[in-house]
Amino acid sequence: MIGTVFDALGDPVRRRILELLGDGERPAGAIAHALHLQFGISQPAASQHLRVLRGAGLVTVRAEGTRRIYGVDTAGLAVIQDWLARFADAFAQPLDALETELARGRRERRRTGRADAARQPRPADAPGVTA
Amino acid sequence: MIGTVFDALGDPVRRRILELLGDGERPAGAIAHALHLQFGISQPAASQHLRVLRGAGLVTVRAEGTRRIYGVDTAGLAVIQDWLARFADAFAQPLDALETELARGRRERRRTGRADAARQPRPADAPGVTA
DNA sequence: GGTTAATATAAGTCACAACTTATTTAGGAG
DNA sequence: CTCCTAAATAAGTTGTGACTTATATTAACC
Repeated sequence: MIGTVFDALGDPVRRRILELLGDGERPAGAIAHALHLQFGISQPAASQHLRVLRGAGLVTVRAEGTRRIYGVDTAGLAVIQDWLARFADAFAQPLDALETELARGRRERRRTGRADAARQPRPADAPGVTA
Repeated sequence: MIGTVFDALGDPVRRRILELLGDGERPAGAIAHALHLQFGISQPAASQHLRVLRGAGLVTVRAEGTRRIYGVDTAGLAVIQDWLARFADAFAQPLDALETELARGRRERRRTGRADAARQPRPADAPGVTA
């Protein structure tokens, strides 16, 4: 799960999509158009990126007629925040405890559902590991 | 810069390295050994991962005799924190303003140096974009 | 000096992910 | 029903990044 999220954010196009959605919901077409202008990629490419973001729980979709309206899903973002919290003390800051507490509260509040996701191509993978 | 950071964290092995370093500094050899056990990869592979993490400002290195002691560099982590702050209001949480403020303070306090970094393989790339 | 140990770099291989074009699915309008 | 538009899926190509083995660097020790 955490792997899926970071994997999704590893791509600049997908980060750009999230930034666009950060300004408000948008139909897939508008996203595809913006990406075509900025990266020169096609509609299917945009659609595939959106699929990855969906699988990572980083965007929400809502059908509206033939349009698919996308928005930011904080569930995925919270996963990152939680992961960063591991290093809270490395930040060596007085208020870190509070920051960690924020992440904890968020974790409880998080949505549930969602299927989809991930293959894990790499060979071995001992227990108790992030991935 | 942000691209380099997310790119680095996109790999489970590199995330695992950071988690290891989160428990305290370690020489490259110890890291390579742990990765060999958990992922079955070689010493050069580990070294290459460390190079990527260095380029992203996610780890610090210090020579000690023939050993290279690695540690977490909060500079890289702060980049993520800052990026997440874009979506602070999406979290729709009362304390978000505070959380954002934490990121801001951290930004000021950040170390300077470091060269290295990134190619940008994708074709077009309009101005004002994350990557 | 030579030898061993710790790490980094070089060079080459291969799987995969990010694209492409073509097609399918599905909803609204005439 | 047919036609158009919006979006997703299918199938195929290709660049690149994560590996490999082999070698170079650098420091310590004898």
